[in-house]
Amino acid sequence: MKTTHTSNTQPLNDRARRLLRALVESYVREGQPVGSRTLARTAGLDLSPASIRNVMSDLEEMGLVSSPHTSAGRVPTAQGYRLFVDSLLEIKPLDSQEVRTLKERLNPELDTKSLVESASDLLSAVTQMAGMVRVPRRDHAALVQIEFLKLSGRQVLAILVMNKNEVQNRILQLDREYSHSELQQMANYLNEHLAGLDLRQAREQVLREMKAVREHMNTMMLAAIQLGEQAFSDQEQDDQVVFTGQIHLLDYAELSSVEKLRSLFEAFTEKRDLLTLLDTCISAQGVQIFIGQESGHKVLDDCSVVTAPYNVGGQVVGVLGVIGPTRMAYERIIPVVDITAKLLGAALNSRN
Amino acid sequence: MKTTHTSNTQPLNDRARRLLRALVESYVREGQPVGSRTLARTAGLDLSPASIRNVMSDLEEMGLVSSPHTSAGRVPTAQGYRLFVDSLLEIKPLDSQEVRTLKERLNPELDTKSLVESASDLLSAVTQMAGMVRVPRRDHAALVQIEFLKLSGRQVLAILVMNKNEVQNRILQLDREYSHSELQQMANYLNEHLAGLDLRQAREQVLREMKAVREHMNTMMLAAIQLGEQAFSDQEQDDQVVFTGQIHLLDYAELSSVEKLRSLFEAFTEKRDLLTLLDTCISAQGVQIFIGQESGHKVLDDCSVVTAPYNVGGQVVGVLGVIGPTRMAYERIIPVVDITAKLLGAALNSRN
DNA sequence: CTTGGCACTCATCAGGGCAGAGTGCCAGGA
DNA sequence: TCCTGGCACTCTGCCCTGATGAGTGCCAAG
Repeated sequence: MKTTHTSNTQPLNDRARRLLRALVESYVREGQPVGSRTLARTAGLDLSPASIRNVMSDLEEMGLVSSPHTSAGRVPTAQGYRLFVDSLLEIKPLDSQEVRTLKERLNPELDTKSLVESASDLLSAVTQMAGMVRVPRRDHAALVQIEFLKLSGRQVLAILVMNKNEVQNRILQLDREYSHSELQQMANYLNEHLAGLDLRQAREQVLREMKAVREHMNTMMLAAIQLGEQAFSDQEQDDQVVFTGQIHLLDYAELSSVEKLRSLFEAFTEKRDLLTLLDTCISAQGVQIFIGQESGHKVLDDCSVVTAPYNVGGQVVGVLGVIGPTRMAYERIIPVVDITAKLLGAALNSRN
Repeated sequence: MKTTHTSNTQPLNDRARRLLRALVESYVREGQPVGSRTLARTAGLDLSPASIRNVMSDLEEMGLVSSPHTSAGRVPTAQGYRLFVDSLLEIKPLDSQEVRTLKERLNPELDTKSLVESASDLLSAVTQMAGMVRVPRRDHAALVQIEFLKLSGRQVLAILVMNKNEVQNRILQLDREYSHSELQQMANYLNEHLAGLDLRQAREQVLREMKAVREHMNTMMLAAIQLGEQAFSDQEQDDQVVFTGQIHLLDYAELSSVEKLRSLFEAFTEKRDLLTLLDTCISAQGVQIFIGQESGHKVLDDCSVVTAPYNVGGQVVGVLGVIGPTRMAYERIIPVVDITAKLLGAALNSRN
């Protein structure tokens, strides 16, 4: 067995690669351990089952496949899937018809929240798995206008208009009372100085002005700056993820032990684990794939996660992806996630 | 509560009632068909199993209990549950400690959306079932202030300040361009005339003014009214329900056939069926209970739904409740739903 | 009206037998 | 040296069986 074997150190020979690929594909399709006979028929290699058994035995030794019990077929291990997606997988580009459908369903007219929800719905509908989208960081959005509305006494409502699809309201508690006209003047001042900047820049600009020219400013300007600082303060909503389509996970037999489903659904409501996972992807380029335990979260042991970041204005502002059983049709899922990320980015971009 | 079926002809005699009650209680607790022997031990009636069998046979004939198969114990039917909740059930009031905990977790400081979500979370956490809240109709909220912000060309952002915890933004497409000062004037006019009214009233008031005094109005007033009409237009968000805690449903064996769970979860994402159910409750007083098929929705055949409407300013504005298996601890669930509805109403009230 | 006794039904479980799928190993052939 | 057919072996899944136990319905006696 071993002597012949271009052992662990060697990259797999062509035959082994083709067989592994056929095996993964068949298992993904059928969901059942695949035996040497089936492989002999489907792999298109014109080999007898016996020879295939030998190769299988090698693959098993390398930890790429395993048999659930003595006399069942073989099943890919996480490592096997890894090798498969890394070097055996041929990704089929989506046909233009599909792309068009996706595009239509991501209507840039919608406000950001609805857009993000559509994206998640889309992912879960197309892939029949659970979709998720990390909502875009807001910092990037350019400030179009800021207004203040006096509510009562020291309470002021700040209205930040980011663009025609997004408006934020923030309620400020002030240290003294301001008159309507004072508020109006301060808004004018801020609009003049900050329009076009994004929130982060605006915050920085405000701080800079405060430091640099404090002495030269009149009290009105100073007050305006202070008010602006409050309005732009970083009320991060860090838990912002949208999940949809968890139902689909009920369909996969390998996840159907009630225990597993429970913890998976708990993960969706808790969000924390998945958030950290998503956040590790946010800096990466392109599609990322976590297979089984690779994600480092126990809950996802039997799942794979496929993610892709999306950009607005050339900057990564969020991630989206799907969660499903390790046994998923990667060659189809990967381009879907990829394209959806690009389309979401484009839709968000088109409105600035 | 729903129509009482004083079933067949005779009202049940005391013994039968006590036995039915014991049976339901035992079945709710244990989740297994209960036999004559167990009843003899637990019902505290000092009867032999044989006598109890006779009574059971009567109850079965009346359609209040049934046996899953020839030789299993008896299980309450939907009709049996109905009779149980209508006339046998003793509701335990929550102890004040529990009420206090509930109260603390419904913090009136929160904005409406968070408050509603807390309520749903609370329901699902306390009952270990799925919670749901129909978000309050907004109409009732008194308008504190309205402002217009010009976005671009004919686009105007209308800001409706309802109270310190709720602000609504609506983007209006106008038929001609208005200058900043025009918008300002119109806002002033509307604020003067409409402050303190709720949205529905404001809408009516606007329409009335338009009709009645059209000829007397100057163009500015007319424009203001038209603008107001757009701003108050009834963009009902009819799909506004919050569901939480669906995971809990995974725990109930009677729902655990994947098929049932699927359709149940689908109902949660689809929302439509549940919405119509909730809407039928919105006009009713007090706690309502739907057992099994009574709801008229196939999905809920094995579920019971317990709901209660909640009030703001003396008017019913929404409903909340829980969904769980028919076999639920009604004597506990009912007061929880009841109290939560009252607390949510109070929390919403406290801010006007 | 109540009760104990008895026969009956049904679900559940463990065990045995059998077919099918698949493997490992081996020896013979190219 | 590699490929292949053959063979024994192992495991699963299925069906049938019989035993057990829980619970019922009915009846006749108290």
